[in-house]
Amino acid sequence: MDASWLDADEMAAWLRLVAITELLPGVLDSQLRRDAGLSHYEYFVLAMLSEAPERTLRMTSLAQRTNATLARLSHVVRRLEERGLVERYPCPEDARATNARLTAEGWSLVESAAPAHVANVREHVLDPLTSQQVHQLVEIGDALLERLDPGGRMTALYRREAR
Amino acid sequence: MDASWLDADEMAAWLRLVAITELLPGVLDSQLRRDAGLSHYEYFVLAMLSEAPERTLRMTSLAQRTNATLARLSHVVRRLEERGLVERYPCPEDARATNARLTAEGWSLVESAAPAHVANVREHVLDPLTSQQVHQLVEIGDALLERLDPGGRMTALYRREAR
DNA sequence: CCAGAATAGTTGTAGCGTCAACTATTGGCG
DNA sequence: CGCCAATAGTTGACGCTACAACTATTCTGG
Repeated sequence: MDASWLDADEMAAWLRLVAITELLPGVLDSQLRRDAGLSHYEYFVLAMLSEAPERTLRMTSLAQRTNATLARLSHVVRRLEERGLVERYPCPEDARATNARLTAEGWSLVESAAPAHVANVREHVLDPLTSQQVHQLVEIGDALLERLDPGGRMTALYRREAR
Repeated sequence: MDASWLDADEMAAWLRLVAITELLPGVLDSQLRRDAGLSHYEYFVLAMLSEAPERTLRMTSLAQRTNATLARLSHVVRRLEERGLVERYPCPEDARATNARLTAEGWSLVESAAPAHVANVREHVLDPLTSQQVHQLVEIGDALLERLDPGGRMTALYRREAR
C-alpha cells in the first residue's frame, strides 16, 4: 500500500471504504442476532422472499437479489428450512430449479424483526448523512457496482443505468 | 424490510451499500489470493506493518489500524508467522504486549503484490468515480464511521473529525 | 503496598463462506 | 432425434472469524 500511488483524497476514500466494509457487517449482525436470532444475510434472504409474489422465489433469483453465490444460498436456505422459516420444493415449470417459499413462521419472524432492524440501519447509516449525501451515495454505489458486478448478474434488478 | 419505512432514495442508498459490502471483499480477495497468496485482510496487515517505523507495531495498534478485533488479528498473525512473513516478540517496555515485525520475506511479498493490488483498487473503486465523488465518499465515510465505530477505537488514527 | 480492575494477548470451538466436484435437467443444433 | 454444452442446484471439505474463557502483566485507589 504505497501511498505514492494514490493521492491523498483517493487514499482517504479507500481507507474509509475498507473500514466500512469491515465494520458494517458486525453492526448489522449483532443487532439481528440478538433481537431475532438471524444473521444479516439470513434476514435479507427472508426479507427478499417476503416481498416476492407468493413469498416465493427460485434459488437463482434469490441468490441474485441477495448478492450471493448459489452455493452460499443453498447452505443458508437449508439451515433456514431446518428452522421452519422457509420451505423448498421443486419448480413445476423447470425440473432443474428449486423454489424457496417463506413459511408463516418465517413471515412473522421477519415482520417482528423489521422495525428494530430498520431503526438500526437508520441509526448507523442513514441518520448521520444529509439527504444530499444519501443521494450522492446512490450515485457512487451505482458507479462502483457497475465494476464490482459488471454483468449486473447480482445487482441488475435494482441498479440504475449509469448516466 | 418494509419499504414504507425508508423513502426511495434511502432504500436505494441502503441496497447499494449492502451490495458493495457483499461484493467488494470477493473482488479484493480473489485478485490478491491469485497473485500473492494472501487474503485482503492479510495484505492489509502486512501493508500497515510496512509503513510503520521499524516495520513493527504492537498487536493492539495493528488491530486498530486494520479495523479488527485482537482475537482475529492474533489468529492471522500466527498464520503469517508460520509462513515466515512476520515475527512476534514480547514488547520490552510492557511485558503484557507483543510486537509484530515484518520480515524481509514479508516485505518483499508486499512490495511485489502492491502494484497489482493498487491497480485492482483503481479499476474497481477509484476509476469509476469522479474526483468530486471521491471527495464525497471521504465525507460520507467519516459520517458513517463516527457511528460504526463511535469511540474511534478502530478508525481514530486516520478519521477526520466531523465538521 | 497490595487487592482488584483494567489492559494485552492467546487459544479452543463452533458456525459460516468458498471452492471444487458432483448430479440432474434443459436447450441448441447438426 | 441425439449429443454436448449450458443451466440449476447440492454437497463435503477446508479455512477464516466471532465469541468466550483463560493467562499474564500493569495500573490505581485506599
